Amino acid sequence: MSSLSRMLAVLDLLTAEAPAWTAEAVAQKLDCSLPTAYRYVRELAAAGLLRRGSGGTYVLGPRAIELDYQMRVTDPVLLAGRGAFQSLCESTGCDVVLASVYGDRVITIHQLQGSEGVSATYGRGRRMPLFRGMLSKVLLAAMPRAQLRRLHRLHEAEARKEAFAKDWDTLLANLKAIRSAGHCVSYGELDPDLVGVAVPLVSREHEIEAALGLIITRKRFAMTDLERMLQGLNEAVVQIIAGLSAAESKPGVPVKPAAKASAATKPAATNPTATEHN
Amino acid sequence: MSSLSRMLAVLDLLTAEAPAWTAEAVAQKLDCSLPTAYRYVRELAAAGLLRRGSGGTYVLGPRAIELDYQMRVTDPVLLAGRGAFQSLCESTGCDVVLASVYGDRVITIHQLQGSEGVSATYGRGRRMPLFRGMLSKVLLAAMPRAQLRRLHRLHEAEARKEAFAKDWDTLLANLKAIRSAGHCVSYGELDPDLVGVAVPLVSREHEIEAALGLIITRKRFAMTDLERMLQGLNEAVVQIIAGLSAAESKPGVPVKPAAKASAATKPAATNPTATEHN
DNA sequence: TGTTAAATTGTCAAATTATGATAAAAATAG
DNA sequence: CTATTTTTATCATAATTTGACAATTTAACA
Repeated sequence: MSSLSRMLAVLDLLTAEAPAWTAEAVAQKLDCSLPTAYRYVRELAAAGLLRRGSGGTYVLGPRAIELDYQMRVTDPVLLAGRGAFQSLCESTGCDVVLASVYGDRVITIHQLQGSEGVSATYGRGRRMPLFRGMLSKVLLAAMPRAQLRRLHRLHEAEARKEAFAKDWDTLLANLKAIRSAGHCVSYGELDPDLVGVAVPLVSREHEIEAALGLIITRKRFAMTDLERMLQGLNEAVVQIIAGLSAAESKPGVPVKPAAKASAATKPAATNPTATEHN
Repeated sequence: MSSLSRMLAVLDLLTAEAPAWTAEAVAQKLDCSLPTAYRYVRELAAAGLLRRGSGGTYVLGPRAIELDYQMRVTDPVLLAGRGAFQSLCESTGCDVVLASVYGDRVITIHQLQGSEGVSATYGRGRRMPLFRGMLSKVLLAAMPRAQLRRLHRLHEAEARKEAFAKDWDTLLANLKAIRSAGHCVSYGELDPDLVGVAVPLVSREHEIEAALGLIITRKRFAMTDLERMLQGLNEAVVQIIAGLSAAESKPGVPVKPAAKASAATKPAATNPTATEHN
């Protein structure tokens, strides 16, 4: 394990239950010396990812908020989806949610409040259960077999608690069903009174980008046409994928061009914009 | 410069203008080999701070949103201030803003929309000019001399553009005035049509936590009593500081206790909570 | 689908540099 | 002002990062 991942592991220590850590506690948890723990938190604090809290503790720093802003302003999927989310929200009245996966976590990336004040528990930024809820299930269903296997092994205890993922074969069968259906409906899996429908958001290159879902109260769901919702979701997906490909080829989007190292002058100094505030 | 800070420097490359970077571009910018650049982005991607974009680029990853959530849910200042912000917002009708500083950046940490749809340009998560706007000025005014000096030297070009920080002595004098006044009023410095008032949020230990401000349209400001606004701000500050000290001594807030390494058993395994979703 | 180019990871020796023990220095509390 | 805690510095050792190169995987395109 490299020093890089060890340092980043400090960020994993910060949870809702334990948001403030002393250097000593970090040292114990990471099994390193106290000076090293201080080095790590110092680096992270310099980057704004940590800040000193009270009583010799370190808590999450303002960089988190800045990065979130950068995400909102630049993320290709969010940008490509903005219009589609909006119209989906208005035409259905549902909450619109977008989730994505990294490592072994499923995170709600975006949430749009529908006309009814549906209050889903797992809002923006929250980590979701791996084997419960439409979004996780849809994401798992679109995952390569090997990666899925790893996830299942890593979270076997959690999986066993869900009928959906009772064992490996059950999980596979269930996911296969979702894959062939092209969507997943969840009846009160996360919030007893809510129903959700989700579809995968796979780009042209068969790469999974995220899962897109609609959330609605049980009551309203009873009077709603599921096919209508699915149609809306699928149209949104098409629109988003189109927007993504369009953005790729658009010249305005600066895919930092790694200036060809051919010219005589040193190609190091790109982007010398003195002082910009984003 | 350590490998840790070099890796974290990758995050600094991501801007609104250049949100997507190839490994090659990173290597050039950081002046390291291509394999090393790949190692860095791989580590950051594993932590969810980056994700692969299209065309061999890397963009900001979903961890940014997750960290933002963690911040919203756990940050002591935000928690202690929630009530005060709300009542301040309701009683004045103004936008309420909170900014904090890390390194050489001033970031809007929180923003509450007032009754009038005031739309300040520098919303939540945005980096603000260092020498312009009430929030930056108040923060600078509360800063130790040495740190201020460093900032000024580092951003001399930017400073020179502002009458406020024309030169070192002018800056000092202006900041001294703010310090003795205890607040700063800004007339259309960031948005021509808006007026703002800000006060420092310094904790009991004379430690600057943030700057708290109210934003209002010029029109409404003309009919408003500045003293009234200041009074509201100061009351809020008192309330927040009180909340902060209360939270410190509250047993519910787990200052991760670094279990005394005295017992016979290896004290490494703290917090073995199997699988929690925050 | 086959072929080519690009992107990404593996290998490995050299050497930079991260690490821990100890000590010194700040910061904080009493 | 003293005592305690938190944090940084020092420095020798050893581990790990690093870059050149090669191999491999992945994407692009016909």
